[in-house]
Amino acid sequence: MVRERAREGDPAYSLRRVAQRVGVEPAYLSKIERGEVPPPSESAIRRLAEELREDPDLLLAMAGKVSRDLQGIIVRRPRLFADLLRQLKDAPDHAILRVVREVRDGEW
Amino acid sequence: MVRERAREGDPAYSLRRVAQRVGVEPAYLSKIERGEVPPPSESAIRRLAEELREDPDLLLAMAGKVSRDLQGIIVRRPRLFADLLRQLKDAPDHAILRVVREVRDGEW
DNA sequence: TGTTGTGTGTAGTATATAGTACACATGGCA
DNA sequence: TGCCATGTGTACTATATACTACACACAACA
Repeated sequence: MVRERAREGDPAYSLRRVAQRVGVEPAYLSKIERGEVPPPSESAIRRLAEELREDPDLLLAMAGKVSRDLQGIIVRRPRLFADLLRQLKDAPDHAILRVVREVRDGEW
Repeated sequence: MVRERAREGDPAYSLRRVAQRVGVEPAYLSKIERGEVPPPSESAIRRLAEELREDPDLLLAMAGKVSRDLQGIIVRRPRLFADLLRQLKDAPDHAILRVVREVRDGEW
Protein backbone atom coordinates (compact mmCIF):
# COMPACT_ATOMS: atom_id res chain seq x y z
CA MET A 1 0.00 0.00 0.00
CA VAL A 2 2.45 2.59 -1.21
CA ARG A 3 4.98 1.61 1.39
CA GLU A 4 7.75 4.02 0.93
CA ARG A 5 9.98 2.00 -1.21
CA ALA A 6 11.07 5.59 -1.55
CA ARG A 7 13.05 4.19 1.37
CA GLU A 8 14.41 1.92 -1.31
CA GLY A 9 17.85 0.81 -0.36
CA ASP A 10 17.24 1.45 3.32
CA PRO A 11 17.05 -2.07 4.73
CA ALA A 12 15.27 -0.74 7.80
CA TYR A 13 12.22 -0.39 5.58
CA SER A 14 12.12 -3.90 4.26
CA LEU A 15 8.65 -5.38 4.29
CA ARG A 16 9.57 -7.67 7.16
CA ARG A 17 11.05 -4.97 9.36
CA VAL A 18 8.16 -2.60 8.81
CA ALA A 19 5.65 -5.36 9.44
CA GLN A 20 7.47 -6.20 12.66
CA ARG A 21 7.41 -2.60 13.91
CA VAL A 22 3.81 -2.09 12.86
CA GLY A 23 2.77 -5.31 14.48
CA VAL A 24 1.42 -7.40 11.63
CA GLU A 25 2.61 -10.54 9.93
CA PRO A 26 4.92 -9.95 6.96
CA ALA A 27 2.79 -12.18 4.74
CA TYR A 28 -0.22 -10.04 5.58
CA LEU A 29 1.55 -6.76 4.85
CA SER A 30 2.74 -8.20 1.55
CA LYS A 31 -0.82 -9.00 0.55
CA ILE A 32 -2.05 -5.60 1.69
CA GLU A 33 0.53 -3.87 -0.48
CA ARG A 34 -0.50 -5.85 -3.51
CA GLY A 35 -4.20 -5.40 -2.83
CA GLU A 36 -4.62 -9.13 -2.49
CA VAL A 37 -6.67 -8.73 0.65
CA PRO A 38 -9.24 -6.17 1.72
CA PRO A 39 -7.71 -3.17 3.51
CA PRO A 40 -6.75 -3.66 7.15
CA SER A 41 -8.45 -2.09 10.13
CA GLU A 42 -8.32 1.62 10.84
CA SER A 43 -5.93 1.06 13.71
CA ALA A 44 -3.51 -0.98 11.61
CA ILE A 45 -3.63 1.69 8.92
CA ARG A 46 -2.85 4.34 11.53
CA ARG A 47 0.16 2.41 12.83
CA LEU A 48 1.36 1.99 9.26
CA ALA A 49 0.90 5.69 8.54
CA GLU A 50 2.88 6.67 11.61
CA GLU A 51 5.68 4.26 10.77
CA LEU A 52 5.86 5.58 7.21
CA ARG A 53 5.29 9.19 8.15
CA GLU A 54 2.27 9.41 5.88
CA ASP A 55 -0.98 11.27 6.43
CA PRO A 56 -3.37 8.82 8.15
CA ASP A 57 -6.39 10.39 6.45
CA LEU A 58 -4.74 9.79 3.10
CA LEU A 59 -3.92 6.14 3.75
CA LEU A 60 -7.39 5.59 5.18
CA ALA A 61 -8.87 7.15 2.06
CA MET A 62 -6.83 4.81 -0.12
CA ALA A 63 -8.49 2.02 1.82
CA GLY A 64 -11.88 3.59 1.15
CA LYS A 65 -12.28 4.48 4.79
CA VAL A 66 -13.00 7.62 6.78
CA SER A 67 -11.36 8.21 10.14
CA ARG A 68 -13.58 7.42 13.12
CA ASP A 69 -12.99 10.88 14.57
CA LEU A 70 -14.27 12.56 11.39
CA GLN A 71 -17.30 10.29 11.45
CA GLY A 72 -17.85 11.38 15.03
CA ILE A 73 -17.92 15.01 13.98
CA ILE A 74 -20.57 14.29 11.37
CA VAL A 75 -22.60 12.02 13.62
CA ARG A 76 -23.02 14.76 16.20
CA ARG A 77 -24.65 17.12 13.69
CA PRO A 78 -25.62 14.92 10.79
CA ARG A 79 -27.97 17.20 8.93
CA LEU A 80 -25.67 20.17 9.02
CA PHE A 81 -22.59 18.32 7.88
CA ALA A 82 -24.44 16.15 5.37
CA ASP A 83 -25.71 19.31 3.68
CA LEU A 84 -22.30 20.90 3.80
CA LEU A 85 -20.51 17.93 2.27
CA ARG A 86 -23.05 17.39 -0.50
CA GLN A 87 -22.91 21.08 -1.22
CA LEU A 88 -19.14 20.96 -1.53
CA LYS A 89 -19.03 17.66 -3.35
CA ASP A 90 -18.17 19.15 -6.71
CA ALA A 91 -16.70 22.43 -5.55
CA PRO A 92 -13.18 23.12 -6.78
CA ASP A 93 -10.38 22.59 -4.30
CA HIS A 94 -9.64 26.26 -3.95
CA ALA A 95 -13.18 27.05 -2.91
CA ILE A 96 -13.01 24.52 -0.10
CA LEU A 97 -9.60 25.77 0.92
CA ARG A 98 -10.98 29.27 1.09
CA VAL A 99 -13.73 28.12 3.41
CA VAL A 100 -11.18 26.34 5.63
CA ARG A 101 -9.14 29.50 5.85
CA GLU A 102 -12.13 31.72 6.46
CA VAL A 103 -13.20 29.59 9.35
CA ARG A 104 -9.71 29.27 10.75
CA ASP A 105 -9.26 33.01 10.67
CA GLY A 106 -12.37 33.32 12.75
CA GLU A 107 -14.91 34.92 10.47
CA TRP A 108 -17.58 33.92 12.94
CA MET B 1 -35.26 3.22 17.12
CA VAL B 2 -37.66 6.09 17.37
CA ARG B 3 -40.20 4.37 15.21
CA GLU B 4 -42.92 6.83 14.85
CA ARG B 5 -45.15 5.70 17.54
CA ALA B 6 -46.19 9.20 16.62
CA ARG B 7 -48.17 6.94 14.32
CA GLU B 8 -49.60 5.71 17.60
CA GLY B 9 -53.05 4.39 17.05
CA ASP B 10 -52.46 3.74 13.39
CA PRO B 11 -52.33 -0.05 13.20
CA ALA B 12 -50.51 0.17 9.86
CA TYR B 13 -47.49 1.18 11.87
CA SER B 14 -47.46 -1.70 14.27
CA LEU B 15 -44.02 -3.17 14.76
CA ARG B 16 -44.96 -6.25 12.80
CA ARG B 17 -46.38 -4.39 9.82
CA VAL B 18 -43.44 -2.03 9.59
CA ALA B 19 -40.98 -4.90 9.92
CA GLN B 20 -42.81 -6.70 7.15
CA ARG B 21 -42.68 -3.73 4.79
CA VAL B 22 -39.08 -2.96 5.64
CA GLY B 23 -38.09 -6.56 5.18
CA VAL B 24 -36.81 -7.62 8.56
CA GLU B 25 -38.05 -10.00 11.20
CA PRO B 26 -40.37 -8.43 13.80
CA ALA B 27 -38.26 -9.82 16.63
CA TYR B 28 -35.22 -8.13 15.14
CA LEU B 29 -36.93 -4.76 14.75
CA SER B 30 -38.14 -5.02 18.32
CA LYS B 31 -34.60 -5.49 19.54
CA ILE B 32 -33.31 -2.68 17.37
CA GLU B 33 -35.86 -0.29 18.82
CA ARG B 34 -34.86 -1.17 22.34
CA GLY B 35 -31.15 -1.06 21.58
CA GLU B 36 -30.79 -4.70 22.49
CA VAL B 37 -28.74 -5.39 19.40
CA PRO B 38 -26.12 -3.36 17.56
CA PRO B 39 -27.59 -1.09 14.90
CA PRO B 40 -28.58 -2.72 11.61
CA SER B 41 -26.83 -2.25 8.28
CA GLU B 42 -26.89 1.02 6.41
CA SER B 43 -29.29 -0.42 3.85
CA ALA B 44 -31.74 -1.62 6.50
CA ILE B 45 -31.58 1.80 8.15
CA ARG B 46 -32.31 3.44 4.82
CA ARG B 47 -35.34 1.25 4.21
CA LEU B 48 -36.55 2.05 7.70
CA ALA B 49 -36.02 5.76 7.17
CA GLU B 50 -37.98 5.72 3.95
CA GLU B 51 -40.83 3.77 5.51
CA LEU B 52 -41.01 6.18 8.43
CA ARG B 53 -40.35 9.27 6.36
CA GLU B 54 -37.35 10.17 8.47
CA ASP B 55 -34.06 11.71 7.38
CA PRO B 56 -31.71 8.79 6.57
CA ASP B 57 -28.67 10.79 7.68
CA LEU B 58 -30.33 11.34 11.02
CA LEU B 59 -31.21 7.70 11.60
CA LEU B 60 -27.76 6.64 10.45
CA ALA B 61 -26.24 9.11 12.90
CA MET B 62 -28.33 7.65 15.70
CA ALA B 63 -26.72 4.35 14.80
CA GLY B 64 -23.30 6.01 14.93
CA LYS B 65 -22.88 5.65 11.19
CA VAL B 66 -22.12 7.95 8.30
CA SER B 67 -23.75 7.45 4.92
CA ARG B 68 -21.54 5.69 2.37
CA ASP B 69 -22.08 8.50 -0.11
CA LEU B 70 -20.77 11.10 2.32
CA GLN B 71 -17.78 8.89 3.03
CA GLY B 72 -17.21 8.73 -0.71
CA ILE B 73 -17.08 12.51 -0.91
CA ILE B 74 -14.43 12.63 1.81
CA VAL B 75 -12.45 9.71 0.43
CA ARG B 76 -12.01 11.45 -2.91
CA ARG B 77 -10.31 14.47 -1.31
CA PRO B 78 -9.37 13.32 2.17
CA ARG B 79 -6.98 16.05 3.17
CA LEU B 80 -9.22 18.87 2.12
CA PHE B 81 -12.32 17.53 3.80
CA ALA B 82 -10.50 16.27 6.87
CA ASP B 83 -9.18 19.77 7.46
CA LEU B 84 -12.56 21.31 6.82
CA LEU B 85 -14.40 19.04 9.21
CA ARG B 86 -11.86 19.38 12.02
CA GLN B 87 -11.94 23.11 11.51
CA LEU B 88 -15.71 23.17 11.82
CA LYS B 89 -15.87 20.63 14.62
CA ASP B 90 -16.69 23.16 17.31
CA ALA B 91 -18.08 25.91 15.14
CA PRO B 92 -21.58 27.01 16.06
CA ASP B 93 -24.41 25.76 13.88
CA HIS B 94 -25.11 29.15 12.37
CA ALA B 95 -21.53 29.47 11.13
CA ILE B 96 -21.77 26.17 9.30
CA LEU B 97 -25.15 27.10 7.91
CA ARG B 98 -23.69 30.32 6.63
CA VAL B 99 -20.99 28.41 4.80
CA VAL B 100 -23.57 26.06 3.29
CA ARG B 101 -25.55 29.03 2.04
CA GLU B 102 -22.52 30.86 0.75
CA VAL B 103 -21.50 27.89 -1.29
CA ARG B 104 -25.00 27.20 -2.51
CA ASP B 105 -25.38 30.77 -3.65
CA GLY B 106 -22.26 30.32 -5.71
CA GLU B 107 -19.73 32.55 -4.04
CA TRP B 108 -17.05 30.74 -5.96
C1' DT C 1 28.09 -23.74 0.63
C1' DG C 2 25.48 -22.80 4.34
C1' DT C 3 23.24 -19.22 6.72
C1' DT C 4 20.53 -15.13 6.64
C1' DG C 5 17.18 -12.08 4.91
C1' DT C 6 13.89 -11.19 1.29
C1' DG C 7 9.00 -11.39 -0.46
C1' DT C 8 5.05 -14.55 -1.10
C1' DG C 9 1.65 -18.77 -1.40
C1' DT C 10 -1.56 -21.67 1.22
C1' DA C 11 -4.33 -22.75 5.02
C1' DG C 12 -6.59 -21.80 8.94
C1' DT C 13 -9.04 -18.98 12.68
C1' DA C 14 -11.21 -15.71 16.07
C1' DT C 15 -14.46 -12.17 16.33
C1' DA C 16 -17.85 -9.13 14.61
C1' DT C 17 -21.78 -8.23 11.73
C1' DA C 18 -26.32 -8.81 10.40
C1' DG C 19 -29.46 -11.01 10.66
C1' DT C 20 -33.48 -15.56 10.78
C1' DA C 21 -36.75 -18.84 12.99
C1' DC C 22 -39.78 -20.15 16.33
C1' DA C 23 -42.02 -20.08 20.52
C1' DC C 24 -44.32 -17.53 24.13
C1' DA C 25 -47.30 -14.41 27.00
C1' DT C 26 -50.55 -10.69 26.75
C1' DG C 27 -54.70 -8.10 25.50
C1' DG C 28 -58.69 -7.00 22.68
C1' DC C 29 -62.97 -8.41 20.52
C1' DA C 30 -66.74 -11.31 18.28
C1' DT D 1 -64.02 -18.36 25.12
C1' DG D 2 -61.78 -19.12 21.12
C1' DC D 3 -59.20 -16.38 17.84
C1' DC D 4 -56.06 -13.00 16.27
C1' DA D 5 -52.61 -9.55 16.44
C1' DT D 6 -49.44 -7.53 19.37
C1' DG D 7 -44.48 -7.22 21.18
C1' DT D 8 -40.61 -10.01 22.91
C1' DG D 9 -37.31 -13.94 24.67
C1' DT D 10 -34.23 -17.67 23.21
C1' DA D 11 -31.47 -20.03 20.08
C1' DC D 12 -29.28 -20.32 16.02
C1' DT D 13 -26.64 -19.06 11.64
C1' DA D 14 -24.34 -17.24 7.45
C1' DT D 15 -21.05 -14.06 5.88
C1' DA D 16 -17.55 -10.70 6.36
C1' DT D 17 -13.62 -8.86 8.78
C1' DA D 18 -9.08 -8.98 10.25
C1' DC D 19 -5.99 -11.22 10.84
C1' DT D 20 -1.99 -15.49 12.26
C1' DA D 21 1.09 -19.47 11.31
C1' DC D 22 4.01 -21.88 8.55
C1' DA D 23 6.30 -23.20 4.58
C1' DC D 24 8.60 -22.09 0.32
C1' DA D 25 11.74 -20.23 -3.35
C1' DC D 26 15.12 -16.98 -4.32
C1' DA D 27 19.32 -13.95 -3.74
C1' DA D 28 23.32 -12.22 -1.54
C1' DC D 29 27.22 -12.67 1.22
C1' DA D 30 30.86 -14.71 4.39
